[in-house]
Amino acid sequence: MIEYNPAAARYYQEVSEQCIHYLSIDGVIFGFHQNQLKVLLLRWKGTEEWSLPGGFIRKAESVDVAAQRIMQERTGLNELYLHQFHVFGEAVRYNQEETWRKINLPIQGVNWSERTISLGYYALVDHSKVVPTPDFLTEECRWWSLDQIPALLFDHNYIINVALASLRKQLNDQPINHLLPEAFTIPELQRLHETILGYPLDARNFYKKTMASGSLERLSERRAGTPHKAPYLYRFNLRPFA
Amino acid sequence: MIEYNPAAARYYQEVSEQCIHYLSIDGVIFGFHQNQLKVLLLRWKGTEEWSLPGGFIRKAESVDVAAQRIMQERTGLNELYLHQFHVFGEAVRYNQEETWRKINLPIQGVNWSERTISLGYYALVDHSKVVPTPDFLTEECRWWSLDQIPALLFDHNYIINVALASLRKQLNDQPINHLLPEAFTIPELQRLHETILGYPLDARNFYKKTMASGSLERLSERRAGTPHKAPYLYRFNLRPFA
DNA sequence: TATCTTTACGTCAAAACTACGCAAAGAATC
DNA sequence: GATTCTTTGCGTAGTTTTGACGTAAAGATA
Repeated sequence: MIEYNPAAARYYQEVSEQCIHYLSIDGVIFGFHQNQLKVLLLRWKGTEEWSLPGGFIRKAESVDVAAQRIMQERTGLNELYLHQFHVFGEAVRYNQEETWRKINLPIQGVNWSERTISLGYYALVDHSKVVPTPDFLTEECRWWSLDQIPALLFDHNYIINVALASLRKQLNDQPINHLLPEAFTIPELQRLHETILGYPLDARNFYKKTMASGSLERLSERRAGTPHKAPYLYRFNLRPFA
Repeated sequence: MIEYNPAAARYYQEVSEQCIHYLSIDGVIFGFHQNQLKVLLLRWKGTEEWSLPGGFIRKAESVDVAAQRIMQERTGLNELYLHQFHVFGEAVRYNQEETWRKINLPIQGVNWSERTISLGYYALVDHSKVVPTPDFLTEECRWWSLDQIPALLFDHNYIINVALASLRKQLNDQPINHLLPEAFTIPELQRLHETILGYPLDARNFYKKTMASGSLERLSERRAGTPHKAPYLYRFNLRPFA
């Protein structure tokens, strides 16, 4: 059994005074590495329990700005690409007592609300640029492959599922390139699409379609070190008519 | 100048005690009548000022349930088709002093928050079934054609624009038929699509595409009273493989 | 009866998507 | 260094989807 947690008590007291009650932000930070889609998770101090990064909105702060702030602190990046994908507003979202016991949260003595409505944001980031950084209540922050995610705290497994479904649906409207480094090969872009969609694509057709979109610019370099034919590098051409 | 409003004071006092602070729901209730897309608006007591219907979430109430409750009270319908389309969370959404003066809201003396984050829902309803019903603070509730909407209170003109843009984008994913009576003609369905999209469609291609979807069932009756050839009535076939 | 508009269905060409062929590039193996 | 293997980069051909438009029958009006 874990003991009383004075740091957490202070944190929640502060949040209770400065932030909006009943409302929180949960962030699904997507990255792409070694042909796998990953999300950034946090391990709570003194436990083996993991959760999504999250936080609260200050009383005079724009919600989008709060989301940026929260995600910036975990990734070390500024100007993240964010998308608000769902509001999790069920009256009972998870077993609160059980969850709070697991992470040793001091419910007593803090003016905190009975339930929380969570605004779900996902971020699309360049995996290689992220410096995973734990927060006040956690001691480890690292990437997890989507298919290896353990049972998370709160309803965070569900939130990740909804985020992924949303990303899948909007795949063609979202600036997916934020998940890749500036220069990348077509096969890399294809693996990304395949991982998000969950099924394989035909390399030849993918190549053709991507080229036809006119939004890619071929660089003169090729990706070295591959066991086979070295593919060209490309980058997104943001202004195809410039 | 309008005087102090004790009824509103009581209402906001009650909301302040029973509902979640800083958070509200705004509802864009879409209907379709005489080939025009309409939204339900409310006129505030003793003023000529109009706004969207809205309300607050009770402390132990699911957000979706709250939205249902709020919209049900204005329409007299239960089981509305609702969709949560955006969170309006800017720190400053409109000129609060000006707005509250217009509708004579008693800011003083009530424990109310400085800003409100609003969850935007749109509803798709059968215009003919709605009984527009004002609420506690308003004295008139009626349909407005989208192209005749006046300057509204708060940021509600903006909210309607975002709702329409969202509906447009998701036109093919949303159960648009909720905007029509049970039986309708293909041209009526076409007008609905045209009104949402904002541009005309070719009747012959629309017919073909709609038929090909397999989700319509032709009834034996035709729509009488038209000045020209009487079109068949159709209804949505919810279980095309049953 | 003639005229006019609209529905209900058809035709045809352009565009998009899909399956698949194949040569050249590069690494590993013989 | 030749052979084998996989992968890239580009091509072809068939199918499906989309879009422009033709038209006969229905129903009201002149």
